[in-house]
Amino acid sequence: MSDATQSAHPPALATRVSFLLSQLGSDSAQQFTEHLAPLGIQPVHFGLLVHLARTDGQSQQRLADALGIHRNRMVGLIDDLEHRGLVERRQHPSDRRAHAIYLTAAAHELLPRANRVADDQEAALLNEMDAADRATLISLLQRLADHTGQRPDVHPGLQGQRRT
Amino acid sequence: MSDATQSAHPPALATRVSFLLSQLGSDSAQQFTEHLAPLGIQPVHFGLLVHLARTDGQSQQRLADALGIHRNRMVGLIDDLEHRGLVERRQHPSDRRAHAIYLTAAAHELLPRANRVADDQEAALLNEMDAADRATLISLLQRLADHTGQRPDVHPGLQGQRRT
DNA sequence: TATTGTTATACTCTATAACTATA
DNA sequence: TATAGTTATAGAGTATAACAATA
Repeated sequence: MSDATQSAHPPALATRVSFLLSQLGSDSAQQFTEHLAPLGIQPVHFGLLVHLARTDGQSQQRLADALGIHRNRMVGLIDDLEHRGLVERRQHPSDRRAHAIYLTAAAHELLPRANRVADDQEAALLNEMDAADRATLISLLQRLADHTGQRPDVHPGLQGQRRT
Repeated sequence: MSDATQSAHPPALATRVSFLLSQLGSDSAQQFTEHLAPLGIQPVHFGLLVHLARTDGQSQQRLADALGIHRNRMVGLIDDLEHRGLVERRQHPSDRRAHAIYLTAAAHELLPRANRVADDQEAALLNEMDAADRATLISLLQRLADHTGQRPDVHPGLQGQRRT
C-alpha cells in the first residue's frame, strides 16, 4: 500500500481485501440466518447437518473436532436438532460413554430445501456476474482459504472468542 | 448449481462463495482483533478513528448513522476512545444537546501505526498472489459490495442482531 | 413534540469448571 | 488416569426502554 498511510487521510476501509471480506462475509451470514429461519434452523445447524449427511454415526466429540466447536457447545446444538426431530442419539457401537448421531428421515427431507435456500442466496449474490467472473472469484477465494489454513467445514466464528 | 442438491451428498460448504466469504471474513476479523490488541483498540474503534480522520467534529448521532451503529452503543465506544485519550468531546457549535467529537494528538500519532497493522495483515493475506490477481480480487469484491449495497464504512456485524 | 446523549435493566451467548459414567 | 457427555455458574456483550436537557 502506498505512502497514503498517514493520519490525515488513512486509506478507505473499502480498499482493503480484509475489510471487504469481513463486511461481505458478515452480511452474507446475516442474510443466510434470515433465509434459514423459516426452516427453524440456523447456519451452524445447517453446517452440522451437511457434515452429518456425509458421515453419519459419529460421536459428539468427533463432530465437535471436525467443526471446530467445543464439545460443551455441541451438546446444545445436538439438543436443538433432536428437538426439531432432525437427528437422533443412538448408542455408540464401541464406546458406551458416547452417542452415535444419525440424521432422521425428516432431516433427509429438510436438507434439500435448506440447500435450495443456500443456492438461491448464492444465485442472488452472483446474479450480475458472468460465469467466467464467478469462476475466477471462487478460485481466488479458495486460494485464500487454502493459504490461510481454513479447514473445509470449520467456521472460525464458532471456535471461540468473539470477533467483529 | 447442478442437481447435486440432494440429501445424500449436499455440496461442500467450501464450494459456495457465501460460505467462503463468511469463513474468510470471520478469520480476517479475528486476526485483526488480535493484531490490534497491543495498541489497546479493537476493529470497531479503528473504523471509528479512520472515519473521524476524514470528518472531525461530528455529533455522536451523526457518527452512529454513518457507521450503522445505534447511538446508545456509540456512547460506550466514544467512552473507550476518550479513556484511551484518543478523542475528546467538545461542545457542539450549533446544538447544545450534542457533543462534537475530535481526534487528539495521540490519535494522530496512533493512526499511522494502526494502519500499518492493517497493511501488514493485508500483505500477509495476499503474499502468494501476484499483482494482477490481487487487482482482480479487489475488483470482484468491490462489485459484490456494490451489488449487495454495502456502505463504505459500515460493518454489518455491528448493526444489530447476532450473525454466525 | 422530537432529538441528543446517557443510564439502567434485562436478556442472550458463551466460556469455565465441575460432575458421572465409562475407557 | 483420561475421555464423552452433561450441567451449572458466571461473565461478556447487546438490545430495550426510559430519562434529562435541549431543539
